Amino acid sequence: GFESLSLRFEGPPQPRRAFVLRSMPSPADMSVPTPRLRFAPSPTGYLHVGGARTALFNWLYARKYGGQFLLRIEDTDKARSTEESTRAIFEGLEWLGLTWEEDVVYQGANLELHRADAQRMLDNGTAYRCFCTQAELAERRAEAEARKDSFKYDRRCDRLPADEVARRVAAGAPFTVRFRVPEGTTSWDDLVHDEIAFPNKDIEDFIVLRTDGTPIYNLAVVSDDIAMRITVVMRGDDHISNTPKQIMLYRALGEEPPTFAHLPMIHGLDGKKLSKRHGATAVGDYQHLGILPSAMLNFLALLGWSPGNDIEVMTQAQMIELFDTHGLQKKAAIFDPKKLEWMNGQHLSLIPAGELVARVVPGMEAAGLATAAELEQRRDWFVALLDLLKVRARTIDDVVRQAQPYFRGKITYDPDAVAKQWKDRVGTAEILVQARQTLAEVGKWEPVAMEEALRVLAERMGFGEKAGRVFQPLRVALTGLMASPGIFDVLLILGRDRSLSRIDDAVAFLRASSGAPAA
RNA sequence: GGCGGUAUCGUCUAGGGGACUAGGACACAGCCCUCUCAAGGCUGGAACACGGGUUCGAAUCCCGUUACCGCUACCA
Repeated sequence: GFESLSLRFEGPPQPRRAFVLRSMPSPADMSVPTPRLRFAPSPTGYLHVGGARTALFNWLYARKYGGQFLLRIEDTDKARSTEESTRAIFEGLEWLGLTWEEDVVYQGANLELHRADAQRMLDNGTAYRCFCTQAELAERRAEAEARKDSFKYDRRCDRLPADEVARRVAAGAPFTVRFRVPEGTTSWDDLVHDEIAFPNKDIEDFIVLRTDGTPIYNLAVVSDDIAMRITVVMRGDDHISNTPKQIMLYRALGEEPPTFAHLPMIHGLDGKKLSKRHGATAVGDYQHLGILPSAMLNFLALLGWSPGNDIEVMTQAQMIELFDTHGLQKKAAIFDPKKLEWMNGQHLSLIPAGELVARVVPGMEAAGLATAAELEQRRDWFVALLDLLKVRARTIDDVVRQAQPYFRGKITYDPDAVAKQWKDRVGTAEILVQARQTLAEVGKWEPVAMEEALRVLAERMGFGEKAGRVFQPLRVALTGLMASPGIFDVLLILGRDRSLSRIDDAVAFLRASSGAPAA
């Protein structure tokens, strides 16, 4: 249970407890409060894939253990925060289906709370006022550096007599609030890293409140997490060195620190931290590239987590079922777009064509192939088409691209296809004329009958078993392309009239160009 | 520099002292299926960073080295 995840801070040595690391509370254990987690991005850009994955793991944990997943926008850096990126974060999370509970918390709105917490620490003696200016500090830092010493605040303001402090405050001297780091070691049992310990002597008395009365990140986070009653903090492992400071703050405020889980980073193909240089890094980019949210989630989940067996393709429900912090990885993962594409192909072929319609329609409209209303009118036909295409596509964009020949009245012939399959113009025209006649005579426009008739034709034309000699030129006539779904499916989806007229068009084309030298 | 973190195929990973001549997946190559393209099936190459311990036995535990990453702000 959680009681084994004790934190050692300062004070008398405690007996070492049974070491049950990375263990989850069982849902049946009622002594364990329901977990509350949050995703706390700062709105200074789009929703990054790394952020999305952090959100996903928080969400997965909450769903798995019956807890709450909350959202907090850390907008205290007014200069860099924008409403636009706040919106991008909402949109990204919504697209992924990572829904949060309760109202969004805006950190900037909690200024009074942060100040009150700083005041509490001043009152209970865990923090003190510091009158050193930034310029003085910078100078001392530079001196230390010149001496090749590492700089640490020397606590001079902590030694100021009380009446001197009072005098300066009364005189209106600006001051920051510094936390007084106690002796000892600060450690915690991280859900992914097991125990991590920091000697307090390596941590300087850090500032928690600026001269303008605004909080420093570490205070704001702790104040807000306390107020939101967060019990599990899952975040990127770039926050590991902030954690001891935050734990000290919890203690100074008389609160029990939450459980921490530090997730590894995501890197680009070159092993460096993922950035714009690596191409698409915003989840919105992938949305527009035709990636399915379920595939994105699945792929992200596998970067830094494994269900512990060979399962890879999972639905959201399966991920929740299988999720366990034991499977969390310590090592940074490299983002491989190739595998994402593969994953998307898997999800594409798994998803029922009917459910795909809504995701494909915008692309169809954008490509000018059909309007949503037209597709709705021929919904059954469109679903049948999607069934043919989805297994061949890796992205939604692929689906749209491949849908093209089934929408345009006239098709254009791919030069490569013409060169390869229509090399002999006269002979091909003859094959197509025969095929047209055969198809026109088929009683019912359905695959089995058409296949039988065309194979008989191939036989009769002397192609023996090589019915492809008929099918391939026919495919070009029907789609203009060298590759397509099965030829009988194409015939069916195109319908009798359009199929026959496309063959006519092809014959006309072949006859018109047969005199000219091959292109 | 100080402190902290990490280290299994090119990439994502399985691995919790013997089941490891290290398993799966992506990518790559070949074959099968086949009207083309996919999908699918089969096959192949490909890894325990290095050095010391502990142990009858180490990918697995400990220490060190190296490499990489993070933090080291009145940024978040």
